[in-house]
Amino acid sequence: MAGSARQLTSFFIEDILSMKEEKRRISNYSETSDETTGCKTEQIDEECLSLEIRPTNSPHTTESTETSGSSSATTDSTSALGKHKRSRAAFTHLQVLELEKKFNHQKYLSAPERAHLASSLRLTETQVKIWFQNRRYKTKRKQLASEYGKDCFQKPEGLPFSVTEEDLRRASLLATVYTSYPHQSYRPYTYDLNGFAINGVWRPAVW
DNA sequence: TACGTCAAGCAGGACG
DNA sequence: CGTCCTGCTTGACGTA
Repeated sequence: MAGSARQLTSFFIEDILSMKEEKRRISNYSETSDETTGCKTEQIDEECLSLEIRPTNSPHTTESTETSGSSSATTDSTSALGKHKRSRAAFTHLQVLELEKKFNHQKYLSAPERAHLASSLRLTETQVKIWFQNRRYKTKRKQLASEYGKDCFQKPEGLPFSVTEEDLRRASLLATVYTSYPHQSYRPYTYDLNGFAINGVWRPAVW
């Protein structure tokens, strides 16, 4: 496991360094946004502009109409009267496509970039910000899982049963999830690991 | 109907 | 102090 810890550590270091680098780039970002990144925020065509958030059935579908005053989105869905039903905006195919394109190019957006992208896609800045946050987290989880899996589950020897690539991937992902909840009662999808334990990496008996 | 996905909520920390 | 970040967690929704 020491090797795995080392790998994870170096992975994190790389990750952190690249993120810091990008953050530094953004903090140096002048008001003349697009040139500094070397990436011109492509003009999303009119077809794209006609996108709307597919409305969910809720009465207060997340403000695609909200004036993009950021950080007000949270107050939107929780009124002063307390909780009411939370809605979940579903972005359209093209909106996601454009967001993904942008994300592939850069993992962090500066404020002007975000504003531009938001208005291009007719989303709020908050929605774009949250989308990028979630996307980064998702990416990190996947990378972490695959790194962890590569290391911990490579050619496990002496297993009394055959383990497929998919099993390993799934188990490694779950292992990372479990290690995130060492003291908590939240244990998602425990059924998924029934009878699967390798070299003490995962210990179902704990639960 | 159980499960997976994903936008949004929340807590806590870093930073200017 | 405000803003943005990470790292979950929640809740709505699609689907097998």
